[in-house]
Amino acid sequence: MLDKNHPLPIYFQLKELLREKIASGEWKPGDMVPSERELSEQFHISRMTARQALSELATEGLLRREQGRGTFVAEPKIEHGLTRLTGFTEDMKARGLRPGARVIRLELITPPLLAMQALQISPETKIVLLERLRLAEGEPIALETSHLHFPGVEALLNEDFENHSLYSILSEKYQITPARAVQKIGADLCSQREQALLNIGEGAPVLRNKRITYDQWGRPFEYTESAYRADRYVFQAELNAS
Amino acid sequence: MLDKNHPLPIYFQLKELLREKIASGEWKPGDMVPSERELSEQFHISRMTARQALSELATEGLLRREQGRGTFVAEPKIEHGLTRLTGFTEDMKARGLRPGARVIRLELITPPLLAMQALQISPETKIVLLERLRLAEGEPIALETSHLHFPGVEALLNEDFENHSLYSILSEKYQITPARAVQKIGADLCSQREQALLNIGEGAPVLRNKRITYDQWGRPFEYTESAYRADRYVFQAELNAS
DNA sequence: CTTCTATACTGGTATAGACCACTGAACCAC
DNA sequence: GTGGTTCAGTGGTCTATACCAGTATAGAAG
Repeated sequence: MLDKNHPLPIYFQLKELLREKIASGEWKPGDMVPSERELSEQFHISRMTARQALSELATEGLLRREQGRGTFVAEPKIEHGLTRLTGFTEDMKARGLRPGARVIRLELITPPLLAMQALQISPETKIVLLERLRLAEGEPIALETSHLHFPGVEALLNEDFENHSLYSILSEKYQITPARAVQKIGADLCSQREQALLNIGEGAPVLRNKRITYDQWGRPFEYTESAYRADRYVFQAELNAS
Repeated sequence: MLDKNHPLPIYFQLKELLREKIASGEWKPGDMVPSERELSEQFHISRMTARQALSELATEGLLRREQGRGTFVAEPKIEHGLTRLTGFTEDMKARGLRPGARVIRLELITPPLLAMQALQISPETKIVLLERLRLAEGEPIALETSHLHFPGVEALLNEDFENHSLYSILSEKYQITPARAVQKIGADLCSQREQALLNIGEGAPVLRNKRITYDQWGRPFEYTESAYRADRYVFQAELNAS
């Protein structure tokens, strides 16, 4: 099972092994995992080495340790999803709604000022503009205007954004993983254009969201302005004291 | 410095000691802290014990470890403040504005349905209702309606909420620390009452926030509905992938 | 001067052993 | 049955030691 001559440390190999047992469902939440002494005998390693693996997994939230009782597989956290970074598609699915999209604009443009600042680029840099009407159960919910910039961004012009989500295309084809986003959320009255596209009344309120999204290396690759129908959408957030 | 007979573990005492050095500013971000071997000699403890203290502080983000170089005080994170739990007062101060409050209602009531569910109480339970007009630089920004419930909540009726923030009173006098909050943020048109109090035009948009706040033991103690002037306030949030 | 090398640091990993505090069950006395 | 004790097993703490891997520097070699 564990290779003492492997370049990776033993405790790390053990962590991966335990992680796999949990991910595969072989060990379910609430199950007791082998004790430190059992693991150290079974794998012929020191108790402290086994302990390091268990402790780190406990810190990561996968295990729960109880003095005098044992170490158990932790219950999966419910909390998240409120402060987790997702796109419209995943957001709607989490709400139990069928997401959809109608592409309105998809073209190479020179960036407007706000997008330029958000994406930290010069005025000459060409970016991709993607405007989509977002649907839930076939009904218009939001108007999303995305400004995208990264090496080779032009290739996006040939993608199908009506049947695939932006984030899934970016991660699968372009190896860009959204890692962090900062949003500003405000209220406003809808514009005439929004009124027509979202099929709402004149002077109806909308929730406006301006989001800058950063990739796994901390580089901003997306600046999106959205207008959500106020009667169909609320933004959920979780705050912590720490 | 460290007491080996103290009920608290040595590594824990050492952690607190190091934490204090950092909090007091004696050690500044980027400074190198004593090496594991130095600490073990200085305090006559095992290197592994010193190591545990340093490792845990590194996990918490206070220290940064570099193999071959040493252990350093970490740069304070900028990120937070966006997803950190604060009340109106602290929020405004963070935006560089002078906060204020005008109490409109402060009374003991039977809870409305939404407050009942949020606070997980029965219809007979009396709660304190606190309605405040919130100001920034003397100008109305938001109308906050707070429903409060905890043992001895009636005492709040005698507090001065115009010169002290709710959260500061709760933590200083009632030992209630806001630890976590869940919010739903939506857009809407202002009501007639809000229009008058906030001094905005008829049909002006407002940002509505419904917040449930939990104390350090995970018990909900506050349910607040707020209406913010859309022209003066945007909500900021940070999202992470993990 | 540059380049290599030895050396003395740093944190990272791993061992073996010891004692503590807590839990739960088995057992015994009443 | 009730209440206490004993005991084995668990994680928590701590020691002492060893070697590995990465970093910086001083000094030797070119």
